[in-house]
Amino acid sequence: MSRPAYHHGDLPQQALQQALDTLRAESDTAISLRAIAKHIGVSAPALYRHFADRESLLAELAITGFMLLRDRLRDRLRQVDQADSRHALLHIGLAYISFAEDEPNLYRLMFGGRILPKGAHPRLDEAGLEAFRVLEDTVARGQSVGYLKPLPLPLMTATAWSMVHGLSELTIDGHLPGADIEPTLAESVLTLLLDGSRNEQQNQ
Amino acid sequence: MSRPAYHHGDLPQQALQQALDTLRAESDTAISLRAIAKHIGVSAPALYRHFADRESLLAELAITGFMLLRDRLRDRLRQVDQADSRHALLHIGLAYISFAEDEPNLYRLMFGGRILPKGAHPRLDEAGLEAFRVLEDTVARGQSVGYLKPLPLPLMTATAWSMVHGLSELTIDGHLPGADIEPTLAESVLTLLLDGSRNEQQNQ
DNA sequence: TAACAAAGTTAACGGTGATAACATCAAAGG
DNA sequence: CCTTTGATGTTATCACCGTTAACTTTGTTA
Repeated sequence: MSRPAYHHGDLPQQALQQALDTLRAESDTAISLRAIAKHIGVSAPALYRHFADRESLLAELAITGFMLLRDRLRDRLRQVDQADSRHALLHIGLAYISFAEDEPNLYRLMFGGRILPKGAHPRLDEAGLEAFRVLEDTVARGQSVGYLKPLPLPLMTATAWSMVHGLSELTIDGHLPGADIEPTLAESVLTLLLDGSRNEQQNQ
Repeated sequence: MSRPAYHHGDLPQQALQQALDTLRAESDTAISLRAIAKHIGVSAPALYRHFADRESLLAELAITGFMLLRDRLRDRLRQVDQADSRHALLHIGLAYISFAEDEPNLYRLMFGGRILPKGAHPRLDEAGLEAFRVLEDTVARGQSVGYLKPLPLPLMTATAWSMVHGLSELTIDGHLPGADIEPTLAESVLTLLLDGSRNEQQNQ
């Protein structure tokens, strides 16, 4: 009753879901259009009706990744006392890193340079920006409250982002031995950065 | 005179060089054993006498990448006043980032999680450690001189590495717009981190 | 000089992304 | 109501890929 031979109806969605599953279980290089097609019971060229090529499918996957990340950050902020900038910044950083830890392959797809040059997939760029803005807003709030140094916002945000991104990638690639640091490496590193970014004239 | 049909003699070296060339010109996914073999005038299976598989060749490439990075960091330290910890730390960071900018594809191969799990290629792990130690030593010196906070060395090093790694990757992937920041984004970000890591009890 | 190990060869397998040419179906218009 | 048409599938095929098996050539060593 729900399986018309042609006009499958749900092909793009199912294809993306299947791609996401194999991305999680294996890696992005393990994603094959033929395997996806076979798995959802369709011929391989059918996918080309919905995705220009393999990379476009990966880009679509990365887009959902950025939306998940954005939601993860927003959710965490909602659970946290917004008035306490230090707390908010620490927790958005921890939420960011936990996303990367939960979805290492997806995270690498989003950032690892696997998808061709910035600008090739406008919707992807927009999705990335949306996630970025959550971080930027939190930094801006920290500045307006007087907790963070009044340096240029792009500089402060780039610093914060570089830190959480670097920590995330080194962690998921296993380059950082030290889970033996108290309380957690991520928390300690973020604390160190936060203390250095504090505005000492006007303390919170 | 120098081309015996068999026993080419220099095959592994030339193969790696050719792979490095295409890595620089294209990307790691563009590296094909068949293309390499054809380019150096040999049959494809000949490569398997010298590399277990494609990934082993990529691992070899990453090893040379880590050696280049290590040398780049050491060279920069040699040009800098070692007594001035702040200067040394700033410059090792800048050297690190400039390496990533000069060799974006090689850098991504070294870190992007393209080579399977940590531990699969012992010589690669060792090469990575050697580069890491240059950074670690510089941080340790900064602490022993009293310039950096006396926090656990692994924590301080992880912080520094996360920062330069994050900044490098976001830069080469074009995620950071701001080359419009003075003097350079990298220098500003590193300065911010360094100021936060300074030991305020005992100033230099 | 015979034997052996190292380093190359060709042939072939299964898998990949992609395109062209053809088939089917759903929906819209006369 | 039937036809037309465009979207969405299909099969056949191409050129490439990594990898293995079986064989050949070469340099070295006994």
